[in-house]
Amino acid sequence: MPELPEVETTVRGLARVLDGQRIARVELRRADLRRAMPEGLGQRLTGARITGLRRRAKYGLIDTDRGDTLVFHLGMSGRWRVDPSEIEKHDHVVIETDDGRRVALNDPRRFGSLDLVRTDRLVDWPAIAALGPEPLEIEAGELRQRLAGRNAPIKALLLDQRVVAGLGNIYVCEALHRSGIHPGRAGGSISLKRLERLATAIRDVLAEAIAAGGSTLRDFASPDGELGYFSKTFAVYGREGAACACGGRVKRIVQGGRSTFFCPRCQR
DNA sequence: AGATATTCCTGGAGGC
DNA sequence: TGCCTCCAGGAATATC
Repeated sequence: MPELPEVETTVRGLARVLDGQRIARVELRRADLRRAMPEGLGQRLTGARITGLRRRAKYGLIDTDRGDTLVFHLGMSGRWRVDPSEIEKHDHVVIETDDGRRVALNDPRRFGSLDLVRTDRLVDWPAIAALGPEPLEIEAGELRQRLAGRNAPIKALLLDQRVVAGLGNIYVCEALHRSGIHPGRAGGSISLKRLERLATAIRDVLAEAIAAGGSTLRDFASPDGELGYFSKTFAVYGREGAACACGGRVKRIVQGGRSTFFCPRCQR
């Protein structure tokens, strides 16, 4: 499932193919993913030149010279296939450039989204406007400010995109494990010293995953089709019953309806 | 306002 | 082998 490192890897991979190119053709093979795509998406993109690709939290942003930004979210199972030999099931949108390259947005579960937003209004666009700070630059002071007075478990708060924008279930579990914080601890009760460790862990675990090319669980592939491999280095995620480095045993609990993996011995 | 539950969707896993 | 149920997850929305 794509998390921030996978989105970053995807944006970098797409940039190699799309940056500076003119869009020759857009094929919409269905009109909706999780939500309906905007009216006239194909027409507004066709003929536009791509001027840059960026990422904000788990959103990929593709800017055009017409003042529009194509905003994509990969949801659970989304990926961009680059120069696919043939279009296959769940390729919902295909974009072709003037120089004959093709990218296809493939998303079996359709939890992803595709929107076209005026670039100068992107910061006010609701989904983007609500986002907290980027986790790659998160500081302990910022965390303290945003967690102050909160009684919800730190695990749930870190998944809240308004608190930190871009963390998903995997990296929240990994960052909490690295910083020795129990996932059930109330967010507002964590000392500044431990928040320093948490902020460092968040930045490090994401940076390492990006360096490794994004992780892979079941259905993520980088744009060129190569599988990432960071998943092999998860310390706790998906490792229920496995031995922790401290000698404890990884446990799985459910918080807010989703799995949390942690070590009860070294996370307090 | 904060916390929690529900909803969307499909493929893969596991049970029988 | 085949059919069934369950589960995974991000984020919007609803409900307490």
